[in-house]
Amino acid sequence: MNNTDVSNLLTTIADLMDIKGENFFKIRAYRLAAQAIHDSPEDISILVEEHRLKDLAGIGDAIAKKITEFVKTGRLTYFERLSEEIPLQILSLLQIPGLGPKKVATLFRVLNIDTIESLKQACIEGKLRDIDGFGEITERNILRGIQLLERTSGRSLLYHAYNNGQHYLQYIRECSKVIQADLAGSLRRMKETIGDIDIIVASEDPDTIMDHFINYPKIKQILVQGKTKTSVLLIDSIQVDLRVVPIQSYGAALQYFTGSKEHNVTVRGLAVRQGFKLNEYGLFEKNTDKFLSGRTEQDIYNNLGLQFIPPEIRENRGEIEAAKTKTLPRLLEEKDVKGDLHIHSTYSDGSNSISDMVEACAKRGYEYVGITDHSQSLKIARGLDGEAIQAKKEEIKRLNETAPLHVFCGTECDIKSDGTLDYPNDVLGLFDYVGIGIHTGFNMTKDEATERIIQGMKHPSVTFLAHPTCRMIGHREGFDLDMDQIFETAVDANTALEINSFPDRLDLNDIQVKRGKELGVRFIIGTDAHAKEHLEYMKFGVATARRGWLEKEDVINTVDLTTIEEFFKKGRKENG
DNA sequence: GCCGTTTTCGGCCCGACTGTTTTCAGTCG
Repeated sequence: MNNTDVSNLLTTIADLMDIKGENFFKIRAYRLAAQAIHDSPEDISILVEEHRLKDLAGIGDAIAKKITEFVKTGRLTYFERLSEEIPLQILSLLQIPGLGPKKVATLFRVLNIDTIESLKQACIEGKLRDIDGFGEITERNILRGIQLLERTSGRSLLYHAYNNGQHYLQYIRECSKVIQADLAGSLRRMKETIGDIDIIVASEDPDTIMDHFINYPKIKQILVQGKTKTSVLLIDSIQVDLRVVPIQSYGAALQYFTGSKEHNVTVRGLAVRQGFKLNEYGLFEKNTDKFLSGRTEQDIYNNLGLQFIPPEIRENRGEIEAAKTKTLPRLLEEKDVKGDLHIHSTYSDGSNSISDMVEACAKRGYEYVGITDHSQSLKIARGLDGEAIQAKKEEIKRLNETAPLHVFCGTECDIKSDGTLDYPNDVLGLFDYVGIGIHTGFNMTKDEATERIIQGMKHPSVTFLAHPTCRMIGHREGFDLDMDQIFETAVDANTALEINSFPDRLDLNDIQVKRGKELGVRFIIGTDAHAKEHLEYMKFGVATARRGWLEKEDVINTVDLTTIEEFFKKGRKENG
């Protein structure tokens, strides 16, 4: 029983109450309590034991009593009664974009629908359109939402798979019979979504490895168990495949199982044309089957006359040709990043104060940080008005007298539907730099949305465009934009484009980044952190940049403090 | 359900957007 278990239970209760139609504020109380438990650095069982639950903001008598019962007995009577009224499986319907608790409740009441499958069938049969409050368009939108979900389901966000993979890998490396172990597959390539986690182990004792592997505590089910390959399903519903190979084949296996498939097909074709054969056991002479290499990936690539190709760009998008001519890019690394320029604080919708965020950034070794809270019209995120901006500026000024790194006062200013910005020019002038982004009004045609964004980018005060397409992986497609026009504007107007590192954004994506670079665009990588823990997401932004072939020089927040200060000033002068 | 108080009850971020309605409900962020 840990904090996550309790937090998840409270969230589930809130979801059930939502469908039941309980009081909005009561439901919110459960969500806030779930968040408080999730964010608490202290172990829930200790808080229960020492009767200190109510020390957490958002937990009062009623919820404290329920948590205590759950932690002590492993059960919660209140929850059991609730789940008798509202079947738990119904919660899966809430994942469908455009479907909220009210409609889910109606669907259950009127048509007894409690699974995505039965809802899909009902949509196809046109049964929804006659329900009060529903219509043909709603029916079509729900079906479209289900299809979007189906396309991304079975795949996890990179962030989710990464954490699971790293933990599992660490556990495997604890086994003394492991000579070497690494992640492979799309996770090693840092793709934005991951089908399953692949782990490769070099060992002379596969039996011991397999025994160790299946004793990992987070396994829900063992799917396949063999001598060299075993697959399990984790509690988090991610599949993990383990392959054990002898050390002389380790590099070959790693190369083979890292993929991508398209990359491997081309590399193997190249091998064949040179009189070789490449498989997961090694590189061989085609006629004699003589073993040439396989211990490391480096050996294999070099034997084929190629530079070592970093996993992130093994997508058959020109990397093999570049490796042949020794013109691979020197990819950006996380340590090149000198500061995070997209961060929220409690001034808007962040959960940590500016000084907390700054302290956390200092620990990461940054030279500077920019606090970019939302602008005035985004009420839900407590966007800042003029008065709040002044207060924030003063706080940052004070902070800069003692802080171990430089703090910039920025904004993430909304681009309104007509392409104008959410602050007048004199207010924009108050900031050290200006990021712009869209948070409302997503229903636009390609031309309208492109024009709206371009208008924003051309504004002389603007430094960068945040999460350009506004996609949310698995939830929203994002704007269909004329990307080349956006890229050209970025170059002409000297506006950087963001690679947003938030796990379900990764926006721009790898392909767009690569195209942008080809057209001369410069980028910033921001985390969009709304809490200290989110600063970690930088590695996913960097991974996306690497997948887009970016080098240090392509990314603005790799330069030192003096240079970035000049960049902010120059941008304003040149433009305005 | 939590919180704070001028303490036991009233307030709790709300505007944009969509589709359904013909004046509003539901969803999203």
